[in-house]
Amino acid sequence: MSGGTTQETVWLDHDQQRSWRAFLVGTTLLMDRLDRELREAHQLSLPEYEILVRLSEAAGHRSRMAVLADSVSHSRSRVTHTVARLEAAGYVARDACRSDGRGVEAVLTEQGLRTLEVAARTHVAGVRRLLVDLVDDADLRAVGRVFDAVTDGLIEGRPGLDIR
Amino acid sequence: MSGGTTQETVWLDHDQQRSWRAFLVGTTLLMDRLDRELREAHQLSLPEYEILVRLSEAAGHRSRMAVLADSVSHSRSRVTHTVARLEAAGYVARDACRSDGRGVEAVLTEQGLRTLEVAARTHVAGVRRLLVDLVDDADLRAVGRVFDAVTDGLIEGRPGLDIR
DNA sequence: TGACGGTGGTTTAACCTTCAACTAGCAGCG
DNA sequence: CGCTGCTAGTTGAAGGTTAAACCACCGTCA
Repeated sequence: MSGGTTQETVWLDHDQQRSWRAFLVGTTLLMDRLDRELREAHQLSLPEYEILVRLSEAAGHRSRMAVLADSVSHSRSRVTHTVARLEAAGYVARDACRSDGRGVEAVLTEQGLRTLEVAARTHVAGVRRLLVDLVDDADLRAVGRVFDAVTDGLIEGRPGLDIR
Repeated sequence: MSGGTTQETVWLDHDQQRSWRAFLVGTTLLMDRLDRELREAHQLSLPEYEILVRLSEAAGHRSRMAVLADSVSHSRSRVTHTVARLEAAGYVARDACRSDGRGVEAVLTEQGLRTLEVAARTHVAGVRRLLVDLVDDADLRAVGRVFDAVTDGLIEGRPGLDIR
């Protein structure tokens, strides 16, 4: 790129290293726990829950598979599988897309909505208890800024998502 | 617990919600990418890499399985599998523990160390480019504080790890 | 010594995610 | 119209993770 010289590695300083590791470990424990709580209380995994949330926020409680995939940043394949499970559980139905013959819309069912409404309480309680209530509002906003920056850095250059 | 009244759900406010979602999406993208870069450059997954790092930092480049598991916050079972893969790749060897007949120590091999030294450059460069260099130092420290708090909240009460 | 509960670690199967290959419909162009 | 290339979505297999059962060894207590 910039002249053919190999880039010297700049290691992380002590603070950066500590923050990074704290993030790794904390995230692992947190996600693990939130997933487990959701499963035990509602037989719903965190990714499944996230899909239900996006659907509940979409107009008409329905959304194209690709939109769903982008909104949770999962691969299309993964969303196909996740939706298949939700469909088997009766929480979502598939619907052919009117405007595009290739398209498929996922629709939240009545039962899906009811389940989500209950599960959301479990989930939010967990997020509060395990994260939000433990930290400064300012620090939490910093987390938001940081990961918005990360997302921007990674989304950019990805075709079809530059604008967003 | 506190009198039998059902806890009212306190939803997240707008800012909290935004931060939480930014975290979810950003983390997904970031971990995904770091894992991919490590795999493409060194045929090493992020969890595998993490294990190698812990081993390289341990006295004598060796560590008990349980210690390894705790330090990365993965289940023992998961570490068994991960180490098995690393062993198959020739990066780690297993060794019976002298002081405890049940114990097993994982030892970093010469080849493992060499691979790690190269992979670390890839990894750190990624962490910098995709995270550290994009954000304020202060914000990064806030991330550290937040996830330290999360970890404390989750580790505590877990038998054998209260003190830590 | 022997019985007992607890810990360290492995195993197996089920489950979820990823990857690559694939079908089908859209759009542009001759 | 047919050809080409691209996008939407699915499929099935391979790889990684989780969960539960399991074995072996420790420590204690009789």
